[in-house]
Amino acid sequence: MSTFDIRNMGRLRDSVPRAGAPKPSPCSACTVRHLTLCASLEEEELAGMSAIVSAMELAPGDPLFDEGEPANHVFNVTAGAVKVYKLLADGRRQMTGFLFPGDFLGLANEETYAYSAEAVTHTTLCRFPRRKLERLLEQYPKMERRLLGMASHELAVAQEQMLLLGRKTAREKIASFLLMLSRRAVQRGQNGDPVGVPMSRNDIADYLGLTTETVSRTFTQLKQKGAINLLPGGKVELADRPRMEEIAEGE
Amino acid sequence: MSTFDIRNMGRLRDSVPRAGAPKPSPCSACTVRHLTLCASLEEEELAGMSAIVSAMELAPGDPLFDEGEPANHVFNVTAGAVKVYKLLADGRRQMTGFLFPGDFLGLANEETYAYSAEAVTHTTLCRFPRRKLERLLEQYPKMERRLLGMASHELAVAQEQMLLLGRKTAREKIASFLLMLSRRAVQRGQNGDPVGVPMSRNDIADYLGLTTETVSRTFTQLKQKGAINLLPGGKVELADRPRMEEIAEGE
DNA sequence: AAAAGTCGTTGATTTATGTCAAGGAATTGG
DNA sequence: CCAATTCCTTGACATAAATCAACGACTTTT
Repeated sequence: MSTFDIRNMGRLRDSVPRAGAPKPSPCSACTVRHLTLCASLEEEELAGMSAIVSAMELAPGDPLFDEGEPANHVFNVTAGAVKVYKLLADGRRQMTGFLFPGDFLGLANEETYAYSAEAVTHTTLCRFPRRKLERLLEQYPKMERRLLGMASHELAVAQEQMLLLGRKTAREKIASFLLMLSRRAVQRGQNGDPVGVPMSRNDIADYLGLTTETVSRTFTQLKQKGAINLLPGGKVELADRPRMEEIAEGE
Repeated sequence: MSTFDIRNMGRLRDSVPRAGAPKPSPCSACTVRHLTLCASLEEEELAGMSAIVSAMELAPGDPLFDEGEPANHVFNVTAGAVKVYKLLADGRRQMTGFLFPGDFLGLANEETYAYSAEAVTHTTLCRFPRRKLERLLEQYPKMERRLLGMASHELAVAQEQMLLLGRKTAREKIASFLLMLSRRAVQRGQNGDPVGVPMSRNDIADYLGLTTETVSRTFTQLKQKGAINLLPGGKVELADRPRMEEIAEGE
């Protein structure tokens, strides 16, 4: 699953519990660069990024940051998967996104993070000190433009998710979710049909505004109808993709 | 309610059905400038904006644009209220936001709008051709930075809304909604306590992922508990604001 | 001014999804 | 390798909110 060169981060995982210690990393060799903020960069700008970046590594369940913490860093996922979520006082949780290689997180307008983030699987990230990145953005407007484009895209994705949360049925939600995972896997150059579903039923439930039980039942139901197949290793085959697309759009 | 100088747009409403014809407008006199993208501008940049902007006016229910249309313009609300929404094939609708004076809409990463927009009340807007605005952004990085800040803020708001849609009860949703309207009214310098609620029950329902009936019943219930009062003219008094805050956070 | 719509409210009933409970499968830890 | 968790699934039951229906208050049209 990992496409990231980890030669430079051998022993990082030792420093527990809150994330591994950063270490300098050569961006020019980055295998997910084309997917992300760094895609727009010339050699010179890339050198600027290299100078401020550090690599980190997280084990499943490791927190990256919590809502309300000072937003001192932004991150780029290079391998694995990260979940971001918000909590209510009584513990109800809403996942606001799952992040995969090439995805960016930590962008904050305020001084603190608006959500919490934690690793789903074993994950590697690039970490940028926010202040330093901002200084870089001032030097290279092209990076700022790229960032604005990414934020606009995130906004469109968020609106799609509101439509899902507010108006779709459980079945439509699950179908939409699996198709989304599949499309994003393809975008990263991974296999889109038996699609990897690395997160737990409970995580999925909290992403879709459902309960674990309903997620589980709905998977079973889609399987019985021949729309999907549950494969070992947390993979799902989209046995009848056209049907899934219809279900997802509520037709 | 309107704080916008409409001297220059007298007869615009004549040109129906899709929005009024644009006309040049002097930004320096804009009364909502401090709230919006234009807040960061020097005289020179403001002149650039003035050169490409045109004013428009919409009657209640007038469409501004539809999802999928070429995204040729971006807009700034100067008076009134606009609703933005997405639809499913069978007509189910999810409101993704209500926009008030100072709010910006139409920002799109793709070539087409990701949602539809239409006037809630009688509304005035500033309209910018997207291409020309982009050229201006290249000249004035400060504007781009401001726009990125606004997009980041929108993203945080969207995540809050996902929490609401996925995890809050009807009562919590209504309480959150009224408090949000109240806070935003204060931000614009309007009265935050008897708060104006210009949209219909049905619009509110589609914003909160509920039905009209549930919205209506929940208003009644909050009134009976003494948390709010329904005043004539679509105003709501937050009779027990601390209680409302508690309800909104699920305590 | 009557007719025809909208809009908001309330009541009766249904239903999709949540809650509670239990057992099996898979994974982790000693 | 076995014990202990955690995760997933399924069943029985409960419930918040949806649906269906009716009506009065306004608005708009004719």
